[in-house]
Amino acid sequence: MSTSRVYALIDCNNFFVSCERVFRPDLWEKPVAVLSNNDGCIVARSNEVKALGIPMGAPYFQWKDQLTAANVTLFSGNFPLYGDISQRIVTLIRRAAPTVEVYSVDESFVELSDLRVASYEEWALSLRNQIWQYLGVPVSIGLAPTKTLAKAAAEYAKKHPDNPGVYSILGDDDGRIDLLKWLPIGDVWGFGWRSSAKLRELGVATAYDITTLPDTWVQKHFTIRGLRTKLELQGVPALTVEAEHEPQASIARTRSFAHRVRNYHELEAAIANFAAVAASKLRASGEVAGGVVTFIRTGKHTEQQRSVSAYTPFSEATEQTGEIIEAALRNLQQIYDPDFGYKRAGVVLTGLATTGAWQASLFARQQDNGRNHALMAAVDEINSKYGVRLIKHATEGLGKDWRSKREMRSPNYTGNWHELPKVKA
DNA sequence: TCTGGGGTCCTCGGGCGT
DNA sequence: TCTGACGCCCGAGGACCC
Repeated sequence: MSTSRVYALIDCNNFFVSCERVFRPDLWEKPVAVLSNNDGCIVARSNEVKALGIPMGAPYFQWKDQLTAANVTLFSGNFPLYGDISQRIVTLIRRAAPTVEVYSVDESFVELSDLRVASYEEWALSLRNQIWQYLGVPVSIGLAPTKTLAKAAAEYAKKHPDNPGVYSILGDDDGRIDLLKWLPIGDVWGFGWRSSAKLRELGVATAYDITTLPDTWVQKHFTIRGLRTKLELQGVPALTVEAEHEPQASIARTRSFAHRVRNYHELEAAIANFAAVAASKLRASGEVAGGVVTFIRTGKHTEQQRSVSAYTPFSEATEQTGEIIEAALRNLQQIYDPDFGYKRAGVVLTGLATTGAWQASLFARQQDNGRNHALMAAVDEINSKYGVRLIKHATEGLGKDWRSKREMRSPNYTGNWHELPKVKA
């Protein structure tokens, strides 16, 4: 096994729950769960809630009684707050190491190979203590020769509270094998529930079992991605730490509705709103879109299912709210069928390019563009200043009949002056 | 009544040109 | 002029991640 590379995965424990507890220390060691948008499913659980046997992603309405009986404190997801705390954690990690890949809101990979430290384990322990001391968020850290193994090591650290929150399999191949024999196939990063069900049928129960299968067989049944995972588990790096921020390929705004939406005008208002929000995200990232996808779906659990989408390319890439809404609504007209009640819809902007870098069409409306650009900038500035979208396109409507439920949201403690935590004298 | 949102990557298959 | 084989491109859809 090559040990020339060293990767760390820093993984926040029960992240959304930990964020809520930062401002509610009374909930430490008490059962806490966080709900998705629309209060639909459970997306984060404290260890106490996990111990009750309530699974990740469980529909809230199915577990409501049990949660109440167990006196679980519930929060509607407060995603701006979690994003803010996440950024503060990343700042601390970047101070400790130069090559960081922010993988998700609660996980970062770090390349440590070129970092000159006496002990990687000491480095990890010190970072863990710092994040706990400054921000009050507990993390688990895995150290290994590949990213997939670092993920597994962090998982091991998290599941064994008797160790100090850091688990390393560096420089010891027996450690790697023991870890793989411990890791169930369903917990391997890269094999989802569908693939692991297929593997279990074939008698593959642990991560170790995968490493005994021939490369060609793994690639044939689980594509090139399955093969990469297998190599990584064997200690052969097949993935790198992507410290450079790759430009996004798409920007989406999608939501579930609080009730089934059948009425065209209600759907139209929702789509126009999604398109406007997506357009403003697009401008915030300094990009233009080459096309727009609109999709609408019935509930996944109703008898009559329908899931349809339509795509409209722009003759010239744009960041203009008006043009994006117009194209998104043209898509909607193509796919709308009044015989169905829709539960979810969305707008996805694709073919993104940096502003100014795209090929202007022969018929570019240069004068219009200058004026509209200034108008869009002014709208964005006003909406950002007030923290809500005060200025809207007429099609979006004033009310939001389709709006999601969020009945248990905590205050945005760090992102809104009016919601700062208060300290009693 | 009530089952998330925002992404990436990969495969497949139809349309099209040669 | 028609037809089949082949490769390329691109959109749709699935699997996966947190």
